[in-house]
Amino acid sequence: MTAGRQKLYTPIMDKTVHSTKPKALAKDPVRKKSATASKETTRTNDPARTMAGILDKATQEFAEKGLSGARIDEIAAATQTSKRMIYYYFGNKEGLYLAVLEESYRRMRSIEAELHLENLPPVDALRRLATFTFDHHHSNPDFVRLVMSENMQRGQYLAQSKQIQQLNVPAISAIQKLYERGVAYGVFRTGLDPIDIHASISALTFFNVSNQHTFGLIFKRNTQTTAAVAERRENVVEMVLRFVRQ
Amino acid sequence: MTAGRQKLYTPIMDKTVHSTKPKALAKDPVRKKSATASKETTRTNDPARTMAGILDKATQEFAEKGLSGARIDEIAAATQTSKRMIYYYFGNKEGLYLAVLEESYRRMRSIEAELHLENLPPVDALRRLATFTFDHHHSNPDFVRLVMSENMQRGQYLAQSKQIQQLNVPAISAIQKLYERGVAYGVFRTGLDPIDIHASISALTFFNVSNQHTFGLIFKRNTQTTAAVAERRENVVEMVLRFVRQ
DNA sequence: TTATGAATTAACCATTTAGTACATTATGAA
DNA sequence: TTCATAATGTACTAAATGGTTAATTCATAA
Repeated sequence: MTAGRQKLYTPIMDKTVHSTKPKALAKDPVRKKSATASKETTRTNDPARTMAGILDKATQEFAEKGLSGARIDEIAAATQTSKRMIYYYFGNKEGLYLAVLEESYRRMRSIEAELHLENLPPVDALRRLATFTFDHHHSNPDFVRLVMSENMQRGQYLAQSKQIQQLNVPAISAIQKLYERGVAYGVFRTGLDPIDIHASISALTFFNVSNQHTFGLIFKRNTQTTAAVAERRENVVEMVLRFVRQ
Repeated sequence: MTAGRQKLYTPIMDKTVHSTKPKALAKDPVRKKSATASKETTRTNDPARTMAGILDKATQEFAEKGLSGARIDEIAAATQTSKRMIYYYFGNKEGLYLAVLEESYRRMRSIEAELHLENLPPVDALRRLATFTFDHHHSNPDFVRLVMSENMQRGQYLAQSKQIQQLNVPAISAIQKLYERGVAYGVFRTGLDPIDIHASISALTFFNVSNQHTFGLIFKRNTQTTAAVAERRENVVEMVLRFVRQ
């Protein structure tokens, strides 16, 4: 409301800060001071590190408790910086949540890019894709929980981010090409929908992480032991292959 | 703290109210007054209806927003009664949440009981089980969301309810018998774990509801149209059959 | 070197929200 | 009819929590 200081953080609010690299981050200040033992004494301006630190702790908090369960004060306490800086860089709680969501998706997809399915025979490629996706979900429970949380909110934040939605185009075309190759080779049956196959792979691998607690309690099993995970992965991969194969 | 009125709701707190039918409910007061047009004028004591009304609205609220996102005031406003009664019958927010969870699981399992898989040939029985589970999840999104929410909380409330955990024993034995029959008939391959099969069925059917929003956004598809649901269901069933069949 | 905006600190505030105190009325048993 | 207790209504409170005010320090372009 008070016009005077609105200027201070308004430019940061205008969707550029958490959707693209902010000015300060682009400049990449080389942090001269921090080398010269000016630790407790002087304040070091390092916006890149400040933001990264906030994002990191915020990711943990949101993944753990969801949007409504997360506490800004908790996040602030976990960082090296203060609550004020969260609002300075991310505007509000929702802005921070969206930034976390975007960063998490970005990181996940960038890892995925290194699969190189093109060089493998279709069956091997599909096996590799399923195996990789399984391990991917298994070793990134925070990402899984963020997606769960986002689905609890009916995807209303993901809907705001064109950026995330575009990140997934490569993933689609990868499985599409893979499937078409398999059909051409005569090893996959025809008439299947690549996205439907992807849905099955995601469902089987995601569920194993997302629903581990209720499932474990009801069936009195620890689904996350090394042995259980390995066995489950084999069955998931087998299931996918049997579905697609000729 | 004040010992004087602690008596008022302490007996209700002692885990009997929301875990078994409370005294008032057991008595089943036939509600004579309500027939004689004593509407706005006199208060009608009807604990059974009061509790049921609270549970109903609370289910909606918790399913929609999860435990931390749900608001007791919102629930109270949606009921015919007051916030005071929520605390009177359920002690606190967590008690209400647990009651909702228990009631939801109970309702789900009781519907499941009418499947009668024993009378069908194994393949048909498995097809029916998968189809039914798919439809079950699809037409009970509130239940799915409660389970999602509970998994976000690492199953800590489900863990408190031995009651729910026992509800699932029949479900396990049903699929186990079914699978053994199929093996005996020579139509199912050996060496599979019935609970693992159940995990796959759950994963494929649950995911289609739970992750519909993120999935739909990323792949630019409405997964909930009649056509999409029907197609997906067919693929899910096919996938399960192909996995288990000889 | 210095002016200017970016980055940061510390204290503060308004609202929301779970939970309660206290008074009152209905109900069924004796 | 009375009486004990269960059920309910009204108003309130303390704490948590998202967000802000205002003052200050750092970094750097001119």
